[in-house]
Amino acid sequence: MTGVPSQAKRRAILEAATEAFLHSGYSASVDEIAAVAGVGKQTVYRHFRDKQTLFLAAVAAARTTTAEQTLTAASPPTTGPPTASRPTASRPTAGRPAAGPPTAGPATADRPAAGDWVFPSGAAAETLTLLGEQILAAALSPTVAALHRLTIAEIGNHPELSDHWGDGAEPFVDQELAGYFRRCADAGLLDVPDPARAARQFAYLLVTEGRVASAYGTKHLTTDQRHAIAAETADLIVRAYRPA
Amino acid sequence: MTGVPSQAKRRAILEAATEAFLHSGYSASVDEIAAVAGVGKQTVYRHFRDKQTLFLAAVAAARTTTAEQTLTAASPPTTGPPTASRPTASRPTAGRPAAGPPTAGPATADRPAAGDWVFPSGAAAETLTLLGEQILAAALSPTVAALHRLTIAEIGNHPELSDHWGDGAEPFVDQELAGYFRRCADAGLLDVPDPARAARQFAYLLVTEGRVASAYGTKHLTTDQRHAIAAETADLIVRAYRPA
Amino acid sequence: MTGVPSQAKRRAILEAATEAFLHSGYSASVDEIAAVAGVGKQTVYRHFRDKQTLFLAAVAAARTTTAEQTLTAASPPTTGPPTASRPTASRPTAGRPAAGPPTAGPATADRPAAGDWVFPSGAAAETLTLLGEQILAAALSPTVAALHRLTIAEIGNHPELSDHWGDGAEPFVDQELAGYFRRCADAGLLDVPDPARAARQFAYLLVTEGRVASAYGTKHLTTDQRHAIAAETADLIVRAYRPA
Amino acid sequence: MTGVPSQAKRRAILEAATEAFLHSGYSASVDEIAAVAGVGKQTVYRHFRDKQTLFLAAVAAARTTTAEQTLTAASPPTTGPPTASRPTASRPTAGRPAAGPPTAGPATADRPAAGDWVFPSGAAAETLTLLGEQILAAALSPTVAALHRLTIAEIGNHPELSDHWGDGAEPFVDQELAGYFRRCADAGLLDVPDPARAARQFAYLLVTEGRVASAYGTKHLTTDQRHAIAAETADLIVRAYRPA
DNA sequence: TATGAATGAGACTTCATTCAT
DNA sequence: AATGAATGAAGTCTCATTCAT
Repeated sequence: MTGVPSQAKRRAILEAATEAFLHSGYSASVDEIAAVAGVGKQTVYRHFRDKQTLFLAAVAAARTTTAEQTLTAASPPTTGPPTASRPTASRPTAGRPAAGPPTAGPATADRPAAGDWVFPSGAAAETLTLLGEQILAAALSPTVAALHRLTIAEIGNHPELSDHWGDGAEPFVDQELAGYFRRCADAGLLDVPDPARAARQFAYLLVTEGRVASAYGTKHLTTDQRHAIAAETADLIVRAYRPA
Repeated sequence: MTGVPSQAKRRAILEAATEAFLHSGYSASVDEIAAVAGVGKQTVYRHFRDKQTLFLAAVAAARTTTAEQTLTAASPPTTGPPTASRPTASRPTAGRPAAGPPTAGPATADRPAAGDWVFPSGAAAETLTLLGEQILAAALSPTVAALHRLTIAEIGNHPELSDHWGDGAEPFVDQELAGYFRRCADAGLLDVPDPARAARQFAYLLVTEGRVASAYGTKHLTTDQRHAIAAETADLIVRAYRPA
Repeated sequence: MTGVPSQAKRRAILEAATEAFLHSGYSASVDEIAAVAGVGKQTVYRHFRDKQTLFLAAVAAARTTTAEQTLTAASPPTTGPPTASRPTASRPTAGRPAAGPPTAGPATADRPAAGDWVFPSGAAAETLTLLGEQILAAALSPTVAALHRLTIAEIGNHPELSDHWGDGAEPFVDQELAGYFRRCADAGLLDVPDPARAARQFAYLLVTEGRVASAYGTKHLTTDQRHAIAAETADLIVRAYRPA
Repeated sequence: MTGVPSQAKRRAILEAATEAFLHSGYSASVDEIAAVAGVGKQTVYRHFRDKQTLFLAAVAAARTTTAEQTLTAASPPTTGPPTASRPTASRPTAGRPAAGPPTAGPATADRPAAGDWVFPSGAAAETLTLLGEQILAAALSPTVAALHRLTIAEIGNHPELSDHWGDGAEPFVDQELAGYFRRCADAGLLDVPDPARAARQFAYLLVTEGRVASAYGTKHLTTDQRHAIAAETADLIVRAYRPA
């Protein structure tokens, strides 16, 4: 294992760095990272010019990783019209089976409607609540939350961090949520002139509420707490975009 | 300077520490703080047991300071129909076209309605937009934004930071915004079952949008950008709570 | 490149090492040298036992190279009356009025006599001035000057450096200068009991003046400055060895 | 010994640094310097911003020190007959065997004439030889030689070194030598149009010969060797400036 | 009480050299 | 034979904290 750019070691270093930076911030020591990765300090510096380079690479890697996990975790429960129930950890990851659109038909939600409205917005609220719970779980997971805190902490010192960075809520938004709103609009369930905006609003408010409640991912939130937040936020959005 | 820990020096230390921590994070050096405060290092340690204690005190002081500034800056430029609230030092930020209060009568807004609804929600949207612009300006001010970033950065290492901490958006919410929503509800302009919740939702979404757009206060936002965010958020809230 | 230490690589390493050491001193890194030479580090160590060995070899190589360049550059632009010596590539430095050889006859110098003496010492002074200018240009060239500084810098740590080392002024002296003085003596122009000594004195004083004036080759000297130094030194020597 | 800028420690650091730099060059370690000075590393950095600052300060200090020693050591052993010059603090360094002044009258030199000329230049040659021996001893002393080597070694990296720097030979020249030549001229012993130039030429050539012979102060020179160099150089100068 | 000099640990980074491929 | 990854030591500099004045 000499003489050839060991990709394995590079990965080990990156993993160790990610863990260290997420745990201790930028002040994590290169010594510690090297030790955890099981390599010499110089090896770290051969792969990454300096600490800052290593830091940015680690953040980028963490983003990729968490984005992947997140997307699969938060994939819409794919509710069909009749059965709107969360088939749980259905990580389809590939060939995402077009998330179930909110059909116009009478939504016999298998859960009591969160709001007090009549059909059919209630079905949308319910689906959004389910989606929201998943998004919350992902966004408040230790890793994602730590990445978010780290980014904010260092955005002043490393402006590159703001490139390709929204708020840690984007991954959820771009892919699935906007599509869901569009389908709701197409189905006449909601009156959503700009699905992307609606998706962003839902995600931002949802995640912000979750972050504040959990001290930015530092304190655990019970399932009930997450459900309440998701339901409340879904309620707001559905109210706002309910057809006149 | 003769035997009793001078309060003036304490204040000087606290000010220097606040500035240093806000600027450089927890890694700001005690040396620098003592130098800026114009005292010896030992004096710092006589007033504050160690760096962590100094840090927490500085953050607490910064919160008090910014909360004060914030409240006066973001006080609603106006009042509700029946009761005028806190006519304090509401720095109108120069010629700002005295925001319309949620009047019950036909709101001849001196500005084109942001939305496309009929009366009188439009007036509320407009007022909320104005309020939102002020809130945004305050929340994205260098000091407030830095305090927010610092808190998030260190919340993992100093859990005490989460005590008495919402999201940096609370001050706006608690005092003024909730009252405004209540008055709107009382006046029949909006249908707001829980004014505090509405206030929180408005503030959270507003500030989050502003933070994301400005890289957490790191990049400047133009007045137009801030206006667009405020208007969009106000639109959402007013839509959501518009009377059925 | 298949089993025998390639001579081409050795030369490349030596060249890279010379450049690096001349530029950065002994602290130049082996890494950098290997990189510039386009070889692996191990290859360097296969050709040279360790850094010190490489260093000494590089210095030796640089001496050979610069001595060659120097001799051709500083070859006397002229010859003595009886025997013409090596009229080689005597770069006349542009329009320089072909230096007068020490002719025995009444020297109708094509230049006004630098000093105020009568014939024929004036001719010798002029020729020495021309020679001196060339010697100066060579001795203060970036490479030669750097080699000189490097040698002095490391002579304490690597005593081998003083073997075969005079002062970087020897090459001029040994070959050409002494011969010139001898010819002058033979021609009766000067009274030089020990031509080698005279050559050494001229060269040492000339080069020392040039080095001091140029901060040891670190600052550029104009042609005029070099001319003044050469003229002054030639004047001294010719005065000292003028026939009684 | 706290709380007050200890000048004693500063001096100790400077001394240690001077010794270390003179001995090992710029690569001497700050650790070692601090250890030798008997202080902590941080104390070094409190007194001197960084290594370069310390280095330059050490060189400056060494120059001052050696210049002082040098001037007293090389002070002209005596004065001229008519005009006693520099009655100043010419610490005669103990019973120096009153060197022959350039007497105008028939110079009954208390030493056999070094050359083979007639009077009175011979007296000047002898005195210059004596002076030259002292200059040589000073210039080749371990400390002065090391300082010279160090300066040349680092002049490329620290251009400030060339400020206030001639060649390490100036101190001798400026003060005493030029005066001596002037007195010789006044007395009609020598024909020296520019005493300062003569002094410089004598000193430069003398010291350069000494440096080359001693491998830049690295190898010891016997008294005889130094005498020979001084005599030879004095001979050249006196020849050059002998009255026509 | 207040000062700032002093400390010792530890931060990042680089080096000459060796080893496994 | 040649590569460059790896090592361990060392270098410069900074920090939070204490001590002597």
